[in-house]
Amino acid sequence: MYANGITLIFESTNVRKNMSIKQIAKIAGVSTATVSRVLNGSDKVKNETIEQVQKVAKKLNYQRNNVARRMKVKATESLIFGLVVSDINNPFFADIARGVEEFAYAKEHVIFICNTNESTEKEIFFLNSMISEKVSGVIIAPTAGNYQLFDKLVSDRLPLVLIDRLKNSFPFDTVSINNEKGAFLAVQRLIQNGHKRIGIINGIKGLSNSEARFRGYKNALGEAGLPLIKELITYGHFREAGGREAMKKLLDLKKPPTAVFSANNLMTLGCIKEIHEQNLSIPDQIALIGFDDSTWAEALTPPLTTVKQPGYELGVNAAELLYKRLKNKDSNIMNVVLNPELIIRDSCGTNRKSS
Amino acid sequence: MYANGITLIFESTNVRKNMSIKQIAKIAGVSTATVSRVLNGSDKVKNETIEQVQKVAKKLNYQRNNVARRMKVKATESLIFGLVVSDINNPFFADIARGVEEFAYAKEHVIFICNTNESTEKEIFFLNSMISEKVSGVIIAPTAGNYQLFDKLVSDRLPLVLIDRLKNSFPFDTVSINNEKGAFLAVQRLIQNGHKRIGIINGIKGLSNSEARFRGYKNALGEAGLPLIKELITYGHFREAGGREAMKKLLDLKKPPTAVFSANNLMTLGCIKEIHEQNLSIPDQIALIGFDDSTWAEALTPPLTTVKQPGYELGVNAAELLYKRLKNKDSNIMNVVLNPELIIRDSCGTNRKSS
DNA sequence: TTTTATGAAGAAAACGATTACATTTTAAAA
DNA sequence: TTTTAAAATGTAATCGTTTTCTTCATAAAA
Repeated sequence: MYANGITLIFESTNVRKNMSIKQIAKIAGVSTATVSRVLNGSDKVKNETIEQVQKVAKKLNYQRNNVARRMKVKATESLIFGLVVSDINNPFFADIARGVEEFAYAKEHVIFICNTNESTEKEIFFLNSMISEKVSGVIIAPTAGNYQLFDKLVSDRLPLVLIDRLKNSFPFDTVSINNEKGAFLAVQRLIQNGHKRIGIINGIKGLSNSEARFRGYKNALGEAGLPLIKELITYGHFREAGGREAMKKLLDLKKPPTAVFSANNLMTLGCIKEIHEQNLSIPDQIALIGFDDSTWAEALTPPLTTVKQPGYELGVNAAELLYKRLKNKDSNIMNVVLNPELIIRDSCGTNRKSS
Repeated sequence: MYANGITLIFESTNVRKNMSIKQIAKIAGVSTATVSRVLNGSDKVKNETIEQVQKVAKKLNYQRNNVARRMKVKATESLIFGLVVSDINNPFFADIARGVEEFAYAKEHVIFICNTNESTEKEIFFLNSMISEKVSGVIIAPTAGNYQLFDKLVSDRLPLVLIDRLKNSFPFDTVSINNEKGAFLAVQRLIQNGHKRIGIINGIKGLSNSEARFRGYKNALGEAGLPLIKELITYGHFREAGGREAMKKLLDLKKPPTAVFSANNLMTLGCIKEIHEQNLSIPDQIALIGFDDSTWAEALTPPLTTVKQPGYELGVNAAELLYKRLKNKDSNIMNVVLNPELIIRDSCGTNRKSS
């Protein structure tokens, strides 16, 4: 009797091992089909039965096995979104993740986050894993290149939303920032503040966002009749160390720029460290505007002028787009473009009123 | 004929819909059991057969359906880790996530990241989802309280590794930082630099890390024979706004502190902004040491002295612990404690040599 | 009262893998 | 050559749901 008692307690709590719709059916005296109907709120079950089943389920602390569920249900109803970002340490992507998650949570979806660190190899592994896990769809900031993979994804009909970085030739929904405009605004501001030799530290060649930011830089110079000077165009691969190196290269020039536009927050940090190392003052000796606002931008001395990207909103929008796509497979492809905002602080020079 | 052609193309590319072990078996002229054996590299299959099956699998671009696999396989072999963090926007947790992911990737595991934003409600939802998805185990930085839930997890035998925040009464593996020591070092340093009125901005009451940091603060004061002054003890809930408010409260005191120890990076940022707002100079008018090093700490003026937590290592260790636990269910509980490091920069005063 | 909808519930077939057990083939030993 | 062991493969049950048919019961219509 004592032993029995113990066994009972053990079994009843060990939810992870057993506990299926079958147990509930047996105890409630109905079929598994009915239990399933009750639990999924489908029609045509007598109120009395509903109550009875729910009571048993609650008492047994039943929890649906989603793995089994996904075997039957269409992938579009798996209640899982995948999110593939390229650098989770970048606050911009952390914001995006928060946005996606917020939306997903509201819809009782769960998300799979993977971080490629710009590695195409990882990207392939993660996407394959997601397919293999039958996620409903994926939101992804793709690495550079990798076009065969995306070809395959198209033919596999995996619902996909591209974020931040676009791949024009593919029929995917997208949410991106108007990078060209953001860069334009930044460089235009530097020009307004009297700068004529303006350097750029760009991200990764071949990524749409880098290219758009470069166009914005070029256009702003062009509009002001300033020449595009080759030695002032550098790349920092979206990494802090890269930004620092690029800044060093620019400062080491015979005729260094008087202002620099840095194409993301990590590189900007590298810039600042190099500038401090060389004991130069911002903005007098070197003016600076960075892409991506960050919580710390305001705390710097001087506070950093930045192009603020709405990361959180981007995430929410992407999740919403994916959600809609799943509801309606054949609706038109949507390309959402969000506007960046120039947050003017002190790092770009003194002419703050003229805007 | 034309129509047939189109249909064929459509079907053959739609990998997402069909493509099972059965197709391979049929084409290769073997049973599904044999295919499974080949694909899982189990013994006792003729070389010839292996080659044949592999060839077919490759040609069909077969990809295992992990959902089906998880129905049969023990949860401990599901190749999925769950990771629940409390604030993905905090670089500390982003570092942890990177660490976990790196380890998991090396083992061909995939991770589910969820972000509770300190919400216990979300924590419950996410953990239930993970159980429902049959993850192998979960690495979690728990929110405050929520003890019933963890009771349930223990009896459900969900392999769990607690990180950053401990719950002493539960038999879980843990990886944490020696928070007490970190805080002690920071406050000790402030004392060495001549400070006698030292404020603390602590995190969330009831979390083990906050409490340990408080103990460190208290002990450092005690060791130096300094009194614990109630009005200098504030809380900022680990958020930037909270930190700023707390700092304001401290500065508004009749007799404000000459130095402040802030218990995480976001709150420190809030502090700095408030200090700037009030046009006070660091460290002369108010000295500051923050918990958590960040990439931007060095770029501030003056550079910020911080207690550096090895977030990445913490993540790697947690993943490794979980991995080992799955291999050996009954091995002894492990409690890994990592050491923080005081990174001395300029924000804590001038007495830099005496360490 | 009989017929006919319609509402409730059950039986059983999937979903796609893994695996215990059974069977066949092959090689070694007698 | 027969016996025996081991290797290779196949058969079929199983994991826990969902869902399509059926079937049964009840109420409305004839």
